[in-house]
Amino acid sequence: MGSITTSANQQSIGSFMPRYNPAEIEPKWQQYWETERTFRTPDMPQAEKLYVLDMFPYPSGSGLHVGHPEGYTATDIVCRFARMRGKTVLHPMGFDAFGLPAEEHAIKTNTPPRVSTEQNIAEFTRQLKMLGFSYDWERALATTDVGYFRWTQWIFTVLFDTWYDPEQQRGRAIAELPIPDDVTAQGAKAVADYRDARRLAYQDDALVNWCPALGTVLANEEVIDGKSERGDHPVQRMPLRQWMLRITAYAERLIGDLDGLDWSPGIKKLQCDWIGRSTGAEVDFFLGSTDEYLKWSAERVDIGFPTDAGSDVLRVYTTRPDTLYGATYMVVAPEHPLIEQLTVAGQREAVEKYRQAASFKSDRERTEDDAKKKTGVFTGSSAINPVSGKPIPIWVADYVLASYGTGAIMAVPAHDERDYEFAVQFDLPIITVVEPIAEPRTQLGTEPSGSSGKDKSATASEHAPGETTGQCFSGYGTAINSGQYDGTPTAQFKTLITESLATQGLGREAVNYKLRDWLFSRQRFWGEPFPILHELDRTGKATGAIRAVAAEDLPVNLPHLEDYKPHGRPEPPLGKAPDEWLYVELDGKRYRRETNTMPQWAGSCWYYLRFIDPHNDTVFCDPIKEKAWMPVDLYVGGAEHAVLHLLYARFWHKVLFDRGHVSMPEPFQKLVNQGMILGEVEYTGYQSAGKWVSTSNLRKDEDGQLITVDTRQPVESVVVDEADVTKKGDSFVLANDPSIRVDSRAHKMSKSRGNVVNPDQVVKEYGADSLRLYEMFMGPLEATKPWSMAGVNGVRNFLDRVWRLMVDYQAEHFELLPAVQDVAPTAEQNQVLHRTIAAVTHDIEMMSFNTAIARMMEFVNFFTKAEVRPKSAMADFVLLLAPFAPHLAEELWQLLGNSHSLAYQAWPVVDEAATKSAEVEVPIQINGKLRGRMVVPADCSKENLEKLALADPRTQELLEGKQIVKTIIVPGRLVNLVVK
RNA sequence: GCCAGAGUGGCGGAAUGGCAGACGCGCUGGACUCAAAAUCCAGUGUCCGCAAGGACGUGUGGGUUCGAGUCCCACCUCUGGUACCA
Repeated sequence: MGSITTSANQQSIGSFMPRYNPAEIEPKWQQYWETERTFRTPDMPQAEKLYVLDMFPYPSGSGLHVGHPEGYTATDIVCRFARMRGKTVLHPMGFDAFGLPAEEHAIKTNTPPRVSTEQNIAEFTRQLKMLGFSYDWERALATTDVGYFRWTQWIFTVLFDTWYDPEQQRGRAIAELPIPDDVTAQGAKAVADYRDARRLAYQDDALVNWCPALGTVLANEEVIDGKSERGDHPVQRMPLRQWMLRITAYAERLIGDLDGLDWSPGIKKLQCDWIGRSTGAEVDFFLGSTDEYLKWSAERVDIGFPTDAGSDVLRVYTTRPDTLYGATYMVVAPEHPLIEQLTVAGQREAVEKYRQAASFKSDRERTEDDAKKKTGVFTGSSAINPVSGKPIPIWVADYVLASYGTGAIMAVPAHDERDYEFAVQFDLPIITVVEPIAEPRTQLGTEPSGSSGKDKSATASEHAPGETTGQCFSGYGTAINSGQYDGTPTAQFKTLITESLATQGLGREAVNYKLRDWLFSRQRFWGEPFPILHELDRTGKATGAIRAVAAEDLPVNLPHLEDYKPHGRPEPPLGKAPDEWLYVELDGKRYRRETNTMPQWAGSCWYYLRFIDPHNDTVFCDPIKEKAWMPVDLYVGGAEHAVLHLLYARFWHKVLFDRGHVSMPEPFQKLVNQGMILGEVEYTGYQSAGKWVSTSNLRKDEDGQLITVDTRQPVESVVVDEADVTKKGDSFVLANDPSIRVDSRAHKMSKSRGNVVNPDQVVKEYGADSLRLYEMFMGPLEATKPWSMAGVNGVRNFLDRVWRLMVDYQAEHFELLPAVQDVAPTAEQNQVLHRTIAAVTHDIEMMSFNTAIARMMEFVNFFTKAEVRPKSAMADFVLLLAPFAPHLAEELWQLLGNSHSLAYQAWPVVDEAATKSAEVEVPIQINGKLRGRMVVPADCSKENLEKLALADPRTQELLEGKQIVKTIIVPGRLVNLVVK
């Protein structure tokens, strides 16, 4: 670190005036940290470890957004703070660089994806470094690095090599899978197929979401409203052979293990709901005549409930077996396997037509037309209701999903909203079998206490989670029209009938999940190739046998392709790879490589492990280092990844755990979701035919268009300048016409709206420390908040004041103000200092950065007034500021006479005694209203407080003629006199 | 529809059940200046009042409490998520 030199651009004419100039000091310190390797993390923790992780960004072509530095600044503060408290901190950064946008961009600009990806990474890196984050850049990685995706591929081979043992509730090596004797007897091919069907990574002819515009299939999670999450293109359903990951095997553990995690209840619930566990029963409905039914049911008593439903029954899943007596018809999904058998000759044409229509309907179309309007066709056949012994008709309808439960339902129109609508539509019988419990909704006002009211409502909601709508009641109640069960409460009935069905061999308890297996293959170029080989016979046809590429032969690199554009057909672009890549000979056999690639999620499933040991080329992560650094102690990122990324990563981690590659079952101990940053607040007025229309005179028409209420004319929105509006009551109105209300709202930043704030611009104008500080000062980290340039200016102003607190800005040289002296602080100064230390320390621990900054502002306001500013207090303050505004802090630290970075300087210690004051001001309340204040010794006793309060002249005046009924005294806090 | 979160000055926001509005922005006044900018100092919830002081005030209505922005019940509005999962 050289001596501080005068900058030419600081003051070109006249005497040198050392102003706060972030454009000069920020690059200087970034350079220093880099050359001194200040933030390099040792291989193993040297002290208590702290692993703080940011969700790594996707390096898009548009560069960093102001939303990125929000979470990154928060974690940077936590890390810098932790280092100063002696912890060994692991704080890495990387890039999630595979995926569709890069490929789309590459196609559009005709650059290879690797080239544009590298450019984007370079740009992101520059921007991140410009903000002064204390990452250990030597650990930086990108999911597209060959040395990285080699291990992504390796983990895939682990998934391929694993089956889930439901008894032990864990994944085990495929070699340990017990093979039934009859399978063994059928030979090696049968055994291989048996294994392949049970692997965690398996191929399946799945009904997939095919997106022609993107030229790939998408996971259910990537389809929103029947359109692709990326690009908003329509998606079709079609059957295709795809790679799937058996995440459903881990559903139970993915729910259960949430318990021990320090995540917000909201996020936990989101994951829980996504997994969607429900309990109920599977019930078999006999397909045949009433006569045969007696014989069949007698047999069932002996043989019990079979694992696989035969073709003589229609198996359904229901969460309400108690409503079995009300099941008046059945519905199968259009894709149900028994449909051919169920359809009678006369209905064949109609059913076939309906099935065709349903299969060609995209999800978009299924949801677009009135979702409430049910469609369906009668199959002509019926099944026997096992409790009544009576036949009920079987219908086909697309409101039943093939992929959930058994793909068939028993319909109870009296107690299920959807069944009810369908029954009304097609005039099917409705039998009520549950009677709502008449809620004793007594007058709430007469409740004896709040707590008993709470108990009552909890019980009520537990027993009646549904609502009565028209004729349909989906809540819990008491059974009626249910034979011997009449009068039984729903919950009890469920248990009883499930047991009864089980003993009769007609049903069994069952658990279902909304979560589906993870569709893992994509028909695109820019992703990790699958490390899988398909065996070919002599004629070059696939035999169906597959094997994984051996670990020592990894990575499978991407081949060079002249043309990797999607062509709208489901054959992956890698199919056009040169033969040298595509075909492999091993052990005298010929193989063709798998040509699908992995989805973007793959790389982000384990990057946190690679950061621990990023350059290891013998193992994905050294187990000793893994054990030392894991779990991630703090993981910060946007809530948009609350479900997908976090669920996928947890799943992979559990597989690695089961197979002994990592030491703990969960990767992310504490999770914090940063809120979204919106654009500046905008005022929007509306005009119709050039005349202003008040927002109170607006409504939406059927098409969602804004029209006026009175004339029904469409309106156009007009941006109104802040100076032209004024507040009136609860809303804003035009200043020159208060009858016209306008909208006041901040919108999501978007290119089309033109309200995107560019971090480069902010840094150029105000400096990185100001940007960091502002993003933390805006409000709570987790809240959604609007941007305000005036606010940035405000924190910049604060940093200027910090500068002038210590720097002699009128001097000829860069030097301390004469006011900064080597003297002991006064008692008052010491109190302010230590209160500030205590508050800032506490607030950082709570991640309440906005209040921490407020406390530092108070410190500066106080010491700005001081004629003499003790150097020791200034030094402590600089250390407090360092995690927030590290560049400025380093500069001042140096000015205070230190020759080394403050990055590892010990955090100031609070002197508790100094924070206390001898006297406190205590309010006097009369009947809970503030009536006066008095200054008393801090340790003033209750008795003395009362005496002093009563002696107060103003109190006496107010108490005249009144009688004191009660006195509440909280020492050091308040006195409250209750009088009559 | 359902689920989650949030409603506090002109604005962003603070407040272990104990003095609502910390801190910042904005605004007003003052000092400095020939003047301006910058800076520093003071004030700034609303209403009544010359003032002292008083009344009202945390989306709405109720409740618990000596005391409620905070706890309970009901409702309204906004934001985000989700969508036939039987």
